[in-house]
Amino acid sequence: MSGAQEKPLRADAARNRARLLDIATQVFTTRGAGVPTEEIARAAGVGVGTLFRHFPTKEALLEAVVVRRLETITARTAELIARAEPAEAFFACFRLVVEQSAGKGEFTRTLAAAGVDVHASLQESSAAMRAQLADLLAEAQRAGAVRPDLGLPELIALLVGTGATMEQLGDEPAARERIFEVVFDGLRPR
Amino acid sequence: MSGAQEKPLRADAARNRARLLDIATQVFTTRGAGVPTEEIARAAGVGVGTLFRHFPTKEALLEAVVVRRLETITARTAELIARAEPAEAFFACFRLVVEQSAGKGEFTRTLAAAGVDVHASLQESSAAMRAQLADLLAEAQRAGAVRPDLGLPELIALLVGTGATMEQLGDEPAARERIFEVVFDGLRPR
DNA sequence: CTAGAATCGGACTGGAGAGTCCGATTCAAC
DNA sequence: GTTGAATCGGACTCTCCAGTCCGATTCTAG
Repeated sequence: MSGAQEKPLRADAARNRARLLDIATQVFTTRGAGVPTEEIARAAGVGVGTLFRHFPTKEALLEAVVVRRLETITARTAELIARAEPAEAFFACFRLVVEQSAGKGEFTRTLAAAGVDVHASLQESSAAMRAQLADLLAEAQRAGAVRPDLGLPELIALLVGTGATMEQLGDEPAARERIFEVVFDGLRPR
Repeated sequence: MSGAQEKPLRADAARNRARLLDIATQVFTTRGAGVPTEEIARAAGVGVGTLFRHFPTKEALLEAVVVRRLETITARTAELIARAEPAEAFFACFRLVVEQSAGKGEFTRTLAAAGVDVHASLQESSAAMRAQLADLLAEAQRAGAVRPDLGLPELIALLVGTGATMEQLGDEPAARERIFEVVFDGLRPR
Protein backbone atom coordinates (compact mmCIF):
# COMPACT_ATOMS: atom_id res chain seq x y z
CA MET A 1 0.00 0.00 0.00
CA SER A 2 2.89 2.34 0.66
CA GLY A 3 4.37 1.89 -2.78
CA ALA A 4 5.81 4.64 -4.95
CA GLN A 5 2.86 5.18 -7.21
CA GLU A 6 3.19 8.99 -7.09
CA LYS A 7 4.73 10.63 -10.10
CA PRO A 8 8.24 11.94 -9.41
CA LEU A 9 8.11 15.34 -7.77
CA ARG A 10 10.07 18.18 -9.22
CA ALA A 11 13.46 18.52 -7.53
CA ASP A 12 12.65 21.67 -5.58
CA ALA A 13 9.22 20.39 -4.63
CA ALA A 14 10.65 17.21 -3.16
CA ARG A 15 13.23 19.20 -1.24
CA ASN A 16 10.59 21.52 0.21
CA ARG A 17 8.35 18.67 1.17
CA ALA A 18 11.07 16.87 3.05
CA ARG A 19 12.20 20.06 4.71
CA LEU A 20 8.67 20.86 5.84
CA LEU A 21 8.24 17.43 7.37
CA ASP A 22 11.51 17.72 9.25
CA ILE A 23 10.83 21.19 10.58
CA ALA A 24 7.25 20.33 11.47
CA THR A 25 8.38 17.29 13.39
CA GLN A 26 10.86 19.34 15.33
CA VAL A 27 8.59 22.30 16.04
CA PHE A 28 5.49 20.30 16.91
CA THR A 29 7.50 18.05 19.18
CA THR A 30 9.09 20.86 21.13
CA ARG A 31 6.26 23.37 21.19
CA GLY A 32 3.08 21.39 20.78
CA ALA A 33 0.53 21.08 18.02
CA GLY A 34 -0.79 24.60 18.55
CA VAL A 35 2.00 26.28 16.64
CA PRO A 36 0.58 28.21 13.65
CA THR A 37 1.22 26.77 10.23
CA GLU A 38 2.68 30.05 9.07
CA GLU A 39 5.45 29.68 11.57
CA ILE A 40 6.28 26.20 10.35
CA ALA A 41 6.39 27.52 6.80
CA ARG A 42 8.68 30.39 7.73
CA ALA A 43 11.00 28.11 9.69
CA ALA A 44 11.21 25.88 6.64
CA GLY A 45 11.95 28.88 4.44
CA VAL A 46 8.85 28.58 2.28
CA GLY A 47 5.51 30.38 2.00
CA VAL A 48 2.28 29.07 3.49
CA GLY A 49 1.03 28.39 -0.02
CA THR A 50 3.78 25.85 -0.48
CA LEU A 51 3.04 24.22 2.80
CA PHE A 52 -0.62 23.83 1.96
CA ARG A 53 0.15 22.42 -1.47
CA HIS A 54 2.11 19.58 0.08
CA PHE A 55 -0.16 19.06 3.06
CA PRO A 56 -3.64 20.26 2.19
CA THR A 57 -4.55 20.62 5.84
CA LYS A 58 -2.84 21.23 9.12
CA GLU A 59 -4.28 17.97 10.25
CA ALA A 60 -2.65 16.26 7.26
CA LEU A 61 0.70 17.68 8.28
CA LEU A 62 0.29 16.47 11.85
CA GLU A 63 -0.72 13.11 10.54
CA ALA A 64 2.29 12.85 8.26
CA VAL A 65 4.56 13.64 11.19
CA VAL A 66 2.95 11.02 13.39
CA VAL A 67 2.91 8.36 10.69
CA ARG A 68 6.55 8.87 9.96
CA ARG A 69 7.38 8.51 13.62
CA LEU A 70 5.30 5.40 14.00
CA GLU A 71 7.04 3.86 11.03
CA THR A 72 10.43 4.63 12.49
CA ILE A 73 9.49 3.07 15.79
CA THR A 74 8.00 0.02 14.13
CA ALA A 75 11.13 -0.55 12.10
CA ARG A 76 13.42 -0.25 15.08
CA THR A 77 11.17 -2.50 17.09
CA ALA A 78 11.38 -5.11 14.38
CA GLU A 79 15.17 -5.01 14.59
CA LEU A 80 15.06 -5.50 18.34
CA ILE A 81 12.66 -8.39 18.04
CA ALA A 82 14.87 -10.15 15.54
CA ARG A 83 17.97 -9.65 17.57
CA ALA A 84 17.06 -10.40 21.19
CA GLU A 85 15.40 -12.88 23.51
CA PRO A 86 11.66 -12.32 24.04
CA ALA A 87 11.97 -10.87 27.54
CA GLU A 88 14.84 -8.60 26.66
CA ALA A 89 13.15 -7.49 23.45
CA PHE A 90 9.94 -6.69 25.28
CA PHE A 91 11.52 -4.38 27.80
CA ALA A 92 13.83 -2.80 25.25
CA CYS A 93 10.88 -2.02 23.03
CA PHE A 94 8.93 -0.60 25.93
CA ARG A 95 11.81 1.80 26.54
CA LEU A 96 12.08 2.63 22.88
CA VAL A 97 8.42 3.45 22.45
CA VAL A 98 8.33 5.56 25.59
CA GLU A 99 11.43 7.53 24.67
CA GLN A 100 10.23 8.12 21.14
CA SER A 101 6.75 9.10 22.17
CA ALA A 102 7.80 12.28 23.97
CA GLY A 103 5.18 14.89 23.28
CA LYS A 104 3.30 12.68 20.91
CA GLY A 105 0.25 12.49 23.09
CA GLU A 106 -0.83 15.96 22.19
CA PHE A 107 -0.67 15.20 18.48
CA THR A 108 -2.91 12.21 18.55
CA ARG A 109 -5.27 14.05 20.84
CA THR A 110 -5.45 16.94 18.42
CA LEU A 111 -5.87 14.60 15.51
CA ALA A 112 -8.68 12.71 17.16
CA ALA A 113 -10.37 15.94 18.17
CA ALA A 114 -10.01 17.56 14.76
CA GLY A 115 -10.84 14.94 12.17
CA VAL A 116 -13.83 12.70 12.42
CA ASP A 117 -11.33 10.07 13.32
CA VAL A 118 -7.75 9.29 12.58
CA HIS A 119 -7.14 8.88 8.88
CA ALA A 120 -6.42 5.83 6.81
CA SER A 121 -2.64 6.14 6.65
CA LEU A 122 -2.44 6.51 10.38
CA GLN A 123 -4.72 3.59 11.06
CA GLU A 124 -2.57 1.50 8.81
CA SER A 125 0.73 2.17 10.52
CA SER A 126 -0.77 2.10 13.94
CA ALA A 127 -2.32 -1.27 13.18
CA ALA A 128 1.14 -2.56 12.23
CA MET A 129 2.50 -1.27 15.50
CA ARG A 130 -0.31 -2.89 17.48
CA ALA A 131 0.29 -6.23 15.84
CA GLN A 132 3.96 -6.03 16.69
CA LEU A 133 3.21 -5.15 20.29
CA ALA A 134 0.73 -8.00 20.58
CA ASP A 135 3.39 -10.48 19.43
CA LEU A 136 5.96 -9.01 21.72
CA LEU A 137 3.63 -9.25 24.68
CA ALA A 138 2.58 -12.80 23.95
CA GLU A 139 6.18 -13.94 23.58
CA ALA A 140 7.27 -12.24 26.77
CA GLN A 141 4.38 -13.78 28.64
CA ARG A 142 5.16 -17.22 27.27
CA ALA A 143 8.71 -16.76 28.48
CA GLY A 144 7.38 -15.92 31.92
CA ALA A 145 8.83 -12.42 31.91
CA VAL A 146 5.53 -10.53 32.06
CA ARG A 147 2.47 -11.18 34.22
CA PRO A 148 0.09 -13.31 32.22
CA ASP A 149 -3.10 -11.39 33.01
CA LEU A 150 -2.06 -8.30 31.09
CA GLY A 151 -3.82 -7.54 27.80
CA LEU A 152 -2.77 -5.49 24.81
CA PRO A 153 -5.00 -2.53 25.74
CA GLU A 154 -3.36 -2.31 29.15
CA LEU A 155 0.08 -2.49 27.58
CA ILE A 156 -0.71 0.33 25.17
CA ALA A 157 -2.24 2.43 27.91
CA LEU A 158 0.86 1.88 30.02
CA LEU A 159 3.09 2.93 27.15
CA VAL A 160 1.15 6.14 26.73
CA GLY A 161 0.98 6.70 30.46
CA THR A 162 4.66 6.10 31.00
CA GLY A 163 5.33 8.57 28.21
CA ALA A 164 3.23 11.10 30.10
CA THR A 165 5.12 10.31 33.28
CA MET A 166 8.43 11.01 31.58
CA GLU A 167 7.16 14.21 30.05
CA GLN A 168 6.09 15.37 33.47
CA LEU A 169 9.42 14.42 34.97
CA GLY A 170 11.63 16.32 32.59
CA ASP A 171 15.29 15.60 31.99
CA GLU A 172 16.58 13.81 35.03
CA PRO A 173 18.16 10.57 33.87
CA ALA A 174 18.34 8.98 37.32
CA ALA A 175 14.69 9.71 38.06
CA ARG A 176 13.63 8.47 34.64
CA GLU A 177 15.51 5.27 35.25
CA ARG A 178 13.73 4.82 38.56
CA ILE A 179 10.38 5.18 36.79
CA PHE A 180 11.36 2.43 34.36
CA GLU A 181 12.34 0.24 37.30
CA VAL A 182 8.98 0.79 38.95
CA VAL A 183 7.00 0.02 35.82
CA PHE A 184 9.14 -2.95 34.79
CA ASP A 185 8.99 -4.45 38.27
CA GLY A 186 5.26 -4.06 38.16
CA LEU A 187 5.05 -5.75 34.79
CA ARG A 188 6.90 -8.87 35.91
CA PRO A 189 4.93 -11.70 37.46
CA ARG A 190 4.71 -11.64 41.23
CA MET B 1 -5.51 32.58 53.37
CA SER B 2 -8.74 31.35 51.88
CA GLY B 3 -10.86 33.39 54.27
CA ALA B 4 -14.04 35.26 53.37
CA GLN B 5 -12.63 38.70 52.94
CA GLU B 6 -14.73 39.45 49.88
CA LYS B 7 -17.79 41.57 50.34
CA PRO B 8 -20.97 39.50 50.22
CA LEU B 9 -22.11 38.98 46.64
CA ARG B 10 -25.63 39.81 45.69
CA ALA B 11 -27.86 36.74 45.85
CA ASP B 12 -28.23 36.25 42.10
CA ALA B 13 -24.57 36.96 41.50
CA ALA B 14 -23.50 34.29 43.98
CA ARG B 15 -25.89 31.83 42.43
CA ASN B 16 -24.60 32.49 38.94
CA ARG B 17 -21.00 32.23 40.02
CA ALA B 18 -21.54 28.86 41.66
CA ARG B 19 -23.53 27.60 38.74
CA LEU B 20 -20.83 28.67 36.31
CA LEU B 21 -18.16 26.87 38.28
CA ASP B 22 -20.20 23.68 38.40
CA ILE B 23 -21.05 23.69 34.73
CA ALA B 24 -17.51 24.60 33.74
CA THR B 25 -16.12 21.76 35.81
CA GLN B 26 -18.45 19.32 34.18
CA VAL B 27 -18.01 20.55 30.62
CA PHE B 28 -14.25 20.99 30.74
CA THR B 29 -13.83 17.59 32.33
CA THR B 30 -15.89 15.76 29.76
CA ARG B 31 -15.00 17.70 26.63
CA GLY B 32 -11.64 19.27 27.27
CA ALA B 33 -10.43 22.80 27.79
CA GLY B 34 -11.09 23.80 24.20
CA VAL B 35 -14.80 24.31 24.68
CA PRO B 36 -15.76 27.94 23.87
CA THR B 37 -16.65 30.15 26.80
CA GLU B 38 -19.91 31.06 25.14
CA GLU B 39 -21.01 27.47 25.36
CA ILE B 40 -20.23 27.31 29.05
CA ALA B 41 -22.24 30.49 29.56
CA ARG B 42 -25.21 29.16 27.65
CA ALA B 43 -25.13 25.85 29.50
CA ALA B 44 -25.16 27.79 32.75
CA GLY B 45 -28.06 29.89 31.52
CA VAL B 46 -26.23 33.22 31.60
CA GLY B 47 -24.69 35.55 29.02
CA VAL B 48 -21.01 35.70 28.27
CA GLY B 49 -20.87 39.11 29.92
CA THR B 50 -21.82 37.51 33.21
CA LEU B 51 -19.25 34.80 32.82
CA PHE B 52 -16.50 37.32 32.17
CA ARG B 53 -17.51 39.46 35.12
CA HIS B 54 -17.00 36.54 37.49
CA PHE B 55 -13.95 35.13 35.76
CA PRO B 56 -12.18 37.91 33.87
CA THR B 57 -10.45 35.41 31.63
CA LYS B 58 -10.97 31.94 30.32
CA GLU B 59 -7.74 31.04 31.98
CA ALA B 60 -9.11 32.31 35.29
CA LEU B 61 -12.12 30.06 34.92
CA LEU B 62 -9.94 27.05 34.19
CA GLU B 63 -7.83 27.92 37.17
CA ALA B 64 -10.82 28.20 39.47
CA VAL B 65 -11.98 24.78 38.36
CA VAL B 66 -8.60 23.21 38.96
CA VAL B 67 -8.09 24.90 42.32
CA ARG B 68 -11.43 23.71 43.54
CA ARG B 69 -10.63 20.20 42.53
CA LEU B 70 -7.24 20.27 44.15
CA GLU B 71 -8.81 21.48 47.36
CA THR B 72 -11.33 18.67 47.31
CA ILE B 73 -8.63 16.10 46.78
CA THR B 74 -6.45 17.58 49.49
CA ALA B 75 -9.28 17.49 51.98
CA ARG B 76 -10.15 13.90 51.23
CA THR B 77 -6.51 12.93 51.37
CA ALA B 78 -6.25 14.48 54.81
CA GLU B 79 -9.15 12.34 55.98
CA LEU B 80 -7.49 9.21 54.68
CA ILE B 81 -4.21 10.08 56.33
CA ALA B 82 -5.88 10.59 59.67
CA ARG B 83 -7.81 7.39 59.47
CA ALA B 84 -5.42 4.74 58.15
CA GLU B 85 -2.00 3.17 58.55
CA PRO B 86 0.78 4.81 56.52
CA ALA B 87 1.00 2.10 53.89
CA GLU B 88 -2.71 1.79 53.46
CA ALA B 89 -3.13 5.57 53.39
CA PHE B 90 -0.45 5.92 50.75
CA PHE B 91 -1.99 3.53 48.29
CA ALA B 92 -5.51 4.74 48.96
CA CYS B 93 -4.45 8.31 48.27
CA PHE B 94 -2.66 7.26 45.10
CA ARG B 95 -5.91 5.76 43.90
CA LEU B 96 -7.87 8.80 44.94
CA VAL B 97 -5.64 11.26 43.15
CA VAL B 98 -5.56 9.19 39.98
CA GLU B 99 -9.33 8.74 39.90
CA GLN B 100 -9.97 12.40 40.55
CA SER B 101 -7.45 13.58 38.02
CA ALA B 102 -9.31 12.23 35.03
CA GLY B 103 -8.92 14.72 32.23
CA LYS B 104 -7.11 17.19 34.42
CA GLY B 105 -3.90 16.90 32.50
CA GLU B 106 -5.21 18.97 29.66
CA PHE B 107 -6.23 21.76 31.99
CA THR B 108 -2.88 22.22 33.60
CA ARG B 109 -1.23 21.95 30.22
CA THR B 110 -3.46 24.68 28.87
CA LEU B 111 -2.91 26.78 31.94
CA ALA B 112 0.83 26.46 31.74
CA ALA B 113 0.82 27.22 28.04
CA ALA B 114 -1.51 30.21 28.34
CA GLY B 115 -0.42 32.24 31.32
CA VAL B 116 3.17 33.10 31.99
CA ASP B 117 2.95 30.47 34.66
CA VAL B 118 0.34 29.06 36.93
CA HIS B 119 -1.22 31.72 39.10
CA ALA B 120 -0.91 32.41 42.80
CA SER B 121 -4.04 30.64 43.96
CA LEU B 122 -3.10 27.52 42.08
CA GLN B 123 0.45 27.54 43.38
CA GLU B 124 -0.92 27.82 46.86
CA SER B 125 -3.24 24.84 46.75
CA SER B 126 -0.82 22.77 44.75
CA ALA B 127 1.87 23.49 47.33
CA ALA B 128 -0.47 22.19 50.02
CA MET B 129 -1.02 19.06 48.00
CA ARG B 130 2.69 18.57 47.46
CA ALA B 131 3.40 18.87 51.16
CA GLN B 132 0.77 16.29 51.90
CA LEU B 133 2.16 13.90 49.32
CA ALA B 134 5.68 14.36 50.65
CA ASP B 135 4.53 13.37 54.13
CA LEU B 136 2.59 10.44 52.82
CA LEU B 137 5.56 9.19 50.86
CA ALA B 138 7.99 9.58 53.73
CA GLU B 139 5.69 7.72 56.10
CA ALA B 140 5.07 4.91 53.69
CA GLN B 141 8.79 4.56 53.06
CA ARG B 142 9.52 4.53 56.80
CA ALA B 143 6.96 1.75 57.13
CA GLY B 144 8.77 -0.19 54.43
CA ALA B 145 5.80 -0.17 52.08
CA VAL B 146 7.41 1.85 49.28
CA ARG B 147 10.87 1.55 47.76
CA PRO B 148 13.12 4.01 49.53
CA ASP B 149 14.85 5.46 46.49
CA LEU B 150 11.72 7.17 45.18
CA GLY B 151 11.51 10.95 45.41
CA LEU B 152 8.56 13.30 45.43
CA PRO B 153 9.03 14.37 41.80
CA GLU B 154 8.87 10.76 40.68
CA LEU B 155 5.76 10.17 42.76
CA ILE B 156 4.02 13.19 41.26
CA ALA B 157 5.05 12.21 37.76
CA LEU B 158 3.72 8.73 38.36
CA LEU B 159 0.42 10.13 39.58
CA VAL B 160 0.05 12.20 36.45
CA GLY B 161 1.22 9.35 34.24
CA THR B 162 -1.10 6.82 35.80
CA GLY B 163 -3.92 9.30 35.28
CA ALA B 164 -2.97 9.42 31.61
CA THR B 165 -2.87 5.64 31.50
CA MET B 166 -6.39 5.44 32.87
CA GLU B 167 -7.64 8.07 30.47
CA GLN B 168 -6.22 6.07 27.61
CA LEU B 169 -7.75 2.87 28.90
CA GLY B 170 -11.32 4.06 29.21
CA ASP B 171 -13.95 2.47 31.38
CA GLU B 172 -12.91 -1.09 31.92
CA PRO B 173 -12.84 -1.70 35.67
CA ALA B 174 -10.91 -4.95 35.49
CA ALA B 175 -8.22 -3.47 33.26
CA ARG B 176 -7.96 -0.38 35.45
CA GLU B 177 -7.51 -2.59 38.45
CA ARG B 178 -4.71 -4.45 36.70
CA ILE B 179 -2.97 -1.16 36.02
CA PHE B 180 -3.13 -0.29 39.69
CA GLU B 181 -1.68 -3.68 40.51
CA VAL B 182 1.21 -3.13 38.14
CA VAL B 183 2.03 0.31 39.47
CA PHE B 184 1.57 -0.63 43.13
CA ASP B 185 3.72 -3.72 42.73
CA GLY B 186 6.37 -1.58 41.15
CA LEU B 187 6.21 0.93 43.96
CA ARG B 188 6.85 -1.65 46.68
CA PRO B 189 10.43 -2.50 47.59
CA ARG B 190 11.91 -5.45 45.75
C1' DC C 1 18.32 28.83 -25.01
C1' DT C 2 13.34 28.77 -24.99
C1' DA C 3 8.82 27.65 -23.87
C1' DG C 4 5.58 25.89 -21.18
C1' DA C 5 4.44 23.57 -17.13
C1' DA C 6 5.05 22.95 -12.29
C1' DT C 7 5.90 25.22 -8.23
C1' DC C 8 6.34 29.10 -5.25
C1' DG C 9 5.12 33.12 -2.14
C1' DG C 10 2.49 35.81 0.50
C1' DA C 11 -1.44 39.08 0.41
C1' DC C 12 -6.13 38.05 1.21
C1' DT C 13 -10.56 35.88 2.93
C1' DG C 14 -13.61 33.67 6.18
C1' DG C 15 -14.64 32.02 10.41
C1' DA C 16 -14.10 31.21 15.18
C1' DG C 17 -13.67 32.63 19.60
C1' DA C 18 -11.96 35.75 23.61
C1' DG C 19 -13.12 39.72 25.85
C1' DT C 20 -15.80 44.65 25.93
C1' DC C 21 -19.60 47.79 26.42
C1' DC C 22 -23.77 49.65 27.62
C1' DG C 23 -28.86 49.73 27.74
C1' DA C 24 -32.09 46.68 30.27
C1' DT C 25 -33.10 44.24 34.34
C1' DT C 26 -33.03 42.76 39.05
C1' DC C 27 -31.88 43.22 43.77
C1' DA C 28 -32.16 45.18 48.42
C1' DA C 29 -32.10 49.07 51.59
C1' DC C 30 -35.19 52.30 53.28
C1' DG D 1 -43.23 51.08 46.85
C1' DT D 2 -39.31 53.67 45.38
C1' DT D 3 -34.73 54.31 44.03
C1' DG D 4 -30.10 53.81 43.10
C1' DA D 5 -26.65 50.52 42.72
C1' DA D 6 -25.22 45.99 41.32
C1' DT D 7 -25.75 42.70 37.94
C1' DC D 8 -27.18 40.86 33.63
C1' DG D 9 -27.27 39.78 28.51
C1' DG D 10 -25.71 39.50 24.16
C1' DA D 11 -24.45 42.27 20.10
C1' DC D 12 -20.07 43.88 18.84
C1' DT D 13 -15.05 44.38 18.19
C1' DC D 14 -10.52 42.62 17.66
C1' DT D 15 -7.19 39.18 17.07
C1' DC D 16 -5.53 35.04 15.37
C1' DC D 17 -5.12 31.52 12.16
C1' DA D 18 -6.39 27.90 8.57
C1' DG D 19 -6.79 27.72 3.97
C1' DT D 20 -7.27 30.19 -1.05
C1' DC D 21 -5.74 32.50 -5.16
C1' DC D 22 -3.05 34.18 -8.65
C1' DG D 23 0.93 36.79 -10.52
C1' DA D 24 5.94 35.79 -10.18
C1' DT D 25 9.49 32.46 -10.32
C1' DT D 26 11.92 28.26 -11.18
C1' DC D 27 12.48 23.94 -13.21
C1' DT D 28 13.21 20.77 -17.20
C1' DA D 29 12.28 18.81 -21.82
C1' DG D 30 13.68 19.54 -26.32
